[in-house]
Amino acid sequence: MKILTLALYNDLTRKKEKFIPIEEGKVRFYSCGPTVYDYFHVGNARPFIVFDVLRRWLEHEGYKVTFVQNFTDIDDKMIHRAHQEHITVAELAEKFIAEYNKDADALGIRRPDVSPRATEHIPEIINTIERIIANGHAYVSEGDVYFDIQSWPKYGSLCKQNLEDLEAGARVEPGEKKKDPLDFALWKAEKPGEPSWESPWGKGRPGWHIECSAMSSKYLGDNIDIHSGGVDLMFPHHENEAAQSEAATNNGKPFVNYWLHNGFLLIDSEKMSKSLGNFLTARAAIEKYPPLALRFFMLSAHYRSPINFTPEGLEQAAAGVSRLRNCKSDLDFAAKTRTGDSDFDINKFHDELKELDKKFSDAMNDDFNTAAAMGILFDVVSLINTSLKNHDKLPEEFFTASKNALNTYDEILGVIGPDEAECENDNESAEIEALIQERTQARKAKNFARSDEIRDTLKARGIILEDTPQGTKWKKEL
RNA sequence: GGCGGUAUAGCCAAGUGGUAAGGCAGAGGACUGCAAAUCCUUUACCCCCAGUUCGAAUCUGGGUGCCGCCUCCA
Repeated sequence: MKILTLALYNDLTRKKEKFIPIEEGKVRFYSCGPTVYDYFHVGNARPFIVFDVLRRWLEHEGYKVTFVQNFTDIDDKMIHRAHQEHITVAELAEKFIAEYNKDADALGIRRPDVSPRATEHIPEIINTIERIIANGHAYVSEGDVYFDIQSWPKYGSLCKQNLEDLEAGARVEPGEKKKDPLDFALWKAEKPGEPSWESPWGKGRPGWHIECSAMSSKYLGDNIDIHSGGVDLMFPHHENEAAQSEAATNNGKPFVNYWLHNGFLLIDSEKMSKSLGNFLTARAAIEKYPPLALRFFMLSAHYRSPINFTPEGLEQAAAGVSRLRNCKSDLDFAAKTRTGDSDFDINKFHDELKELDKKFSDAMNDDFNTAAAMGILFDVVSLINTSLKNHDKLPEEFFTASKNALNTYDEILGVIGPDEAECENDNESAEIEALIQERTQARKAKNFARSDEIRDTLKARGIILEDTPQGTKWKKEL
């Protein structure tokens, strides 16, 4: 099937739809970020990685993307944790925002264009709530402000539940403060010992959902193209967000045109979550597995499918990354030693690359099918490897085109990474090269004991030697 | 109970009506001093039962298994 333009599965319509941005050539993209009360876990890492790749793909396709991802730095969990740690909520937030950035950077997740924090947008939040009240969709109750879901006929349209079913499932105590058990807090009255801000309804703090409405509107406008997050955010978070945002503008326009939700990351075939206690922090995962393998793993299944986090899965991913990296390093080595006149059919090669590139684009444009796209990447690798195998000398154009192709795909997927052997200016490289020289001499002298010793010594340091007809090349273990 | 997802080789996984991408692992071969990498060859009754169709992994109906949401949660 040929898809010329991007199609995305929209959870609002539950259909794959052609992507048409609000403003030609631009994408307004809001992604739900972490609540910064702890390290994030590998389940959280999935949307961060996956939607980062979507962002990169959109940019690759020529869109000017404004990518906003919030930090939730005030809510019940923040308050509890700060109490436990005997620090302020602000200190807790500061710490885990820094930790988030550390882990996200390690995972190759690009920083958002804007990373707004809830506590830095209290005026915007209050303003949004005021507009919702003014439009008749929220009410004040003893210092709290609640969204009045009965006043909002569309409520339930994202999660496709009718109100009766939702209410049947709602275990929330109706309480005297709420008119309807499904009504949710926009503003919570101050409780002793909790951070609070002045508001028209007295001191208090924002509810969970309202920050996204307020900040999204501030940085992206009232109507945005893409809003993403995990499936569990569909209800109630995104349902509530949509209701709030649309009730605030009350202009009949949708808050979000395309709702995207990633499937869960499972561990032992069960949902990974902090409440179940079966989670692995991204920090721990990074210490255990190469970040490239973690990315590869996340992208090896379609983003909407559940994915099962297992040691075998990660080992397989790491092996896949190695194959990609080997291709790159073989290419770099051959470029230095085997460039020259050749009967290689460069035109045919260009055509084949072009055809694969088309397939890659089709896969990415077909609801962002990274699993299929990675399959194509491996086809590219096979094409390069075969060419390398079948020709002693290859034209410079071959190397340029091959490297460009790999680099382009790596800029989008981020699963290959840099080639350490290419960084020749440091002392380590010089030392390795010297040992390789010594080993080459030993091999010439048929002193295989010494040559194997050198190879083993380096292997123990994570340096892999490979002998080729053009000499010995080295690479770092993943 | 309501809503939704999913079932493809030993493992992971794509596939959106024309008789199954890709990766990992395994086997055999080439190459190598030995390795490693790479290349070549090799591995699928697409959960079950009906149905629609000239033709279905793909559509319909019915089963069965697994998962998720409906409550803080990516």
